[in-house]
Amino acid sequence: MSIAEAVGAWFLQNRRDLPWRREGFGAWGILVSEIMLQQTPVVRVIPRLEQWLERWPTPADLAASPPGDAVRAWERLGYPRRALNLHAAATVIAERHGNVVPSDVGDLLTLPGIGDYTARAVASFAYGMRHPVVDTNVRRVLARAVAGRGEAGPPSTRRDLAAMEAVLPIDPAAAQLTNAAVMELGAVVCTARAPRCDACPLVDSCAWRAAGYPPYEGPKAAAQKRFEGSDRQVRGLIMAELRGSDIPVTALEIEQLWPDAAQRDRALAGLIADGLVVAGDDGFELP
DNA sequence: GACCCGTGGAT
DNA sequence: TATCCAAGGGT
Repeated sequence: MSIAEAVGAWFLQNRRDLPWRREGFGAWGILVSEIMLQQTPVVRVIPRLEQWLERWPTPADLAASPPGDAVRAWERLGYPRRALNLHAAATVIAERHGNVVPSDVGDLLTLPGIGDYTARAVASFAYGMRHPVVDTNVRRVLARAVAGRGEAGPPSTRRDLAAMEAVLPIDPAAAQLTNAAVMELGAVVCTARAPRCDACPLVDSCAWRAAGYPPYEGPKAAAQKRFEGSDRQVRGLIMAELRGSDIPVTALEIEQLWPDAAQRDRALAGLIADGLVVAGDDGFELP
């Protein structure tokens, strides 16, 4: 049995009941979910997604609101530029695509905040187009089951897409199922820390297992920088202050948020440059 | 390719 | 407590 067949059969029996997998969940909802899921766990996305789609059922609805409303509704999902990008993407979809999320990967890739993963995820999951979908879960599953390595190592779009393509069935519907199934396997069984090989449909064919689980030795991804004391933390504090205020936040109020003036000014300038903060006569506010 | 960008739970 | 990790993308 092929990897696609084994993982697909497992998926049909074990998949989680997630909102974006519901029958009739539209392309817009899938696009919003994919943006929210970028580097953000499923459990934190679900409630925010449902509120978002209730308020903005189509791209044009979102485009009709100020971008700051999107940033505010994003709340604490993190990486608020995703909210800004999603608003910008919705505007393009409303104005140039007839308020319909594109199904073409090339079109999707031109939208802000949509990269190699998200473009193919939308094309595959929302429209059934046959494309390899590669996220961190897929990379890990293929590294182990196929390449026999414990970790995927640094990403390479070309190599990663080719690796998944080699596993993908020809039939588009089967390919869509395989994409979802391999992702799901990586998310709940072939996990980064403690893989549950006893529950894995690939246990008998896994190259990493067959090799005796050799430790990973290749190049390691750069370690994530410390968050405490970082510019990220300062940006987060400023954004939280702006989200929580209906009126412009004064320079004095921002000064109270962080003692280091140089770092504070750098963070604020960065937020303004990113379009997440607008400087006005009365202070600083969301766009 | 390296680095930056939030937030919070698990280990 | 410190580090890891989470359906990535932009520069």
